[in-house]
Amino acid sequence: MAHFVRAPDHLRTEPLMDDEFAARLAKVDEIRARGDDPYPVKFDRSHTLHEVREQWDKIVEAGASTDDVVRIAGRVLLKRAQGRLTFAKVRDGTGELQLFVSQGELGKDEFARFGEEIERGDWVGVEGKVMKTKLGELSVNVSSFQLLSKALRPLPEKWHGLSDTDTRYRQRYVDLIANDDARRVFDIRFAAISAMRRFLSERGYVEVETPELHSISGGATAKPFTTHHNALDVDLSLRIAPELYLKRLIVGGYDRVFEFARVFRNEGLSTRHNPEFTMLELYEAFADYYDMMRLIEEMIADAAVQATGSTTVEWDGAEIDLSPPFERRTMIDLIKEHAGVDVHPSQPVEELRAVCDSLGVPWEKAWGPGKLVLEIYEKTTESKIEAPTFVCDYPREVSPLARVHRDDPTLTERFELIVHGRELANAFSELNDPVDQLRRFEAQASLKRLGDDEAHDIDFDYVRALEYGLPPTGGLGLGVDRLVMVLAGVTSIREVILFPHMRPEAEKS
RNA sequence: GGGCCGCUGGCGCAAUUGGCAGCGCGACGGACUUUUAAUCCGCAGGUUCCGGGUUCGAGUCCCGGGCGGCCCA
Repeated sequence: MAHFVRAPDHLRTEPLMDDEFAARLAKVDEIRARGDDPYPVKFDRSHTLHEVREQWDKIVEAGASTDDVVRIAGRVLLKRAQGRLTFAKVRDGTGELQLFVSQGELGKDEFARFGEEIERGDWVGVEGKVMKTKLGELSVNVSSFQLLSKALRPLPEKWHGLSDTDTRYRQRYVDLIANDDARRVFDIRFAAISAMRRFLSERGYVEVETPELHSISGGATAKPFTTHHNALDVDLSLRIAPELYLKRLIVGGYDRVFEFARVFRNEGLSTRHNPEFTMLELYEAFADYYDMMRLIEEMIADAAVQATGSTTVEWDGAEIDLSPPFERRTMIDLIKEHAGVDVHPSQPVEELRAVCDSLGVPWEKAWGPGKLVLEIYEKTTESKIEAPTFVCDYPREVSPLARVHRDDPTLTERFELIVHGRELANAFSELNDPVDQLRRFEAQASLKRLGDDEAHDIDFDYVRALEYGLPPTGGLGLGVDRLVMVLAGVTSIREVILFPHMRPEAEKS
């Protein structure tokens, strides 16, 4: 009997040793008893499955065989045994291919060994000639084979796959094996990310890395996760945004930088929020927010084409056209269109509170005019914006890191990109006046004293960096997970994060 | 945090009013040399998420708990 490390009960097969698991474990013992290794160290492939298809699919005729011998490997997804002939579908990281396994080619003993030893779910390596069956299916006519890894747990149902969301998210590896759609979503994710990397590199951007452990949490309004560094005996936060470090790099002389930043926010979970998620932030010296609009609309359109082949996507029941240019509208203008009111952060607080009351938007006494306008926008307007739209010119009061608008001192040069009511990106002409920045930080600090635990702390080193001179700079943050949701046509963020945050599996008593 | 829904064999799903826990795939045994979710014959497999309650009788109803999904805050 093989022995294995005993997993906690709640992670073990239920019932603890079901028949199929036991049978597969017994097979491992038989294989070892014969002197073979059910988990060999290596297999030399001559081709990936994709390469076999590329090279031979077009030139081999149905019912014909070549003399070309290949060595391939993959996981057995399906097995159709038919007397002295067996068909198997295998998959590697590049594609799928059929194995043609015949007693005539393998000999009686080896054919029998294939039938007993190689089961659905196992990894197998084979050698054989490339051929096509009568019905034209490209195959490898197996002349020898080797078990590469025995699967002890059976795969989910071959037609319906795995549908239980709990299992799909907790055991993503099974989801990826069993569900084509899960693989499709992540293929889109990885293609979009690599397209954006390429896009930015081609434009002279440098990919950088900045700290994830911050002693001052900044760059966004959110509750951080906190931790402690023992050697220095200091409390630290996991970053909520990389913004302030990236702008320090612009001060340091890097003209164009970007980072795919994993960020952490200690907030609830929903179809739109995971406690850790990925932001693309980028900063470009001598640019303003108009440059950021042009950059991101081109970058998103390019990523869409690279990842899906099209700039048109279907998402949440809507057809969305991601081809540039996106609409450019001001927040004030959009509020007028959707809520039917004229508001502006230059108005007295009392007037804006009255507008809130008339629209049924709750407000708090600590809020100034800018926050009241933002709240009116978020409650009445944001969710109604359909086509990709740059919502421009946010109130200064709620944008502590954005430069004052060149034409209106109560606003900033800031936009958010909204698609079908959801925020995808946030960008500014960056605030580079150190005196103004310190004032804004102080305003945030007094909000924090009034009980707003999401308000910024003052980052004096960041102000010091600005005092050395940040050139005029455009900056942008893009929610990568949310962009992927749009591109892949899924409405839950858990579908685009490989291992979404879950409550730990319960101990069974 | 609130509302609604779900949890049944390894996986996908049934179970009428509270009345013998079933089906398909997979597994296991057998037939089959061109299949494509192969087909055909046979057979095994259950703590119905957990705990309590009502009842002659609970997958089903009630209470509490766990995990998940969707919507709302």
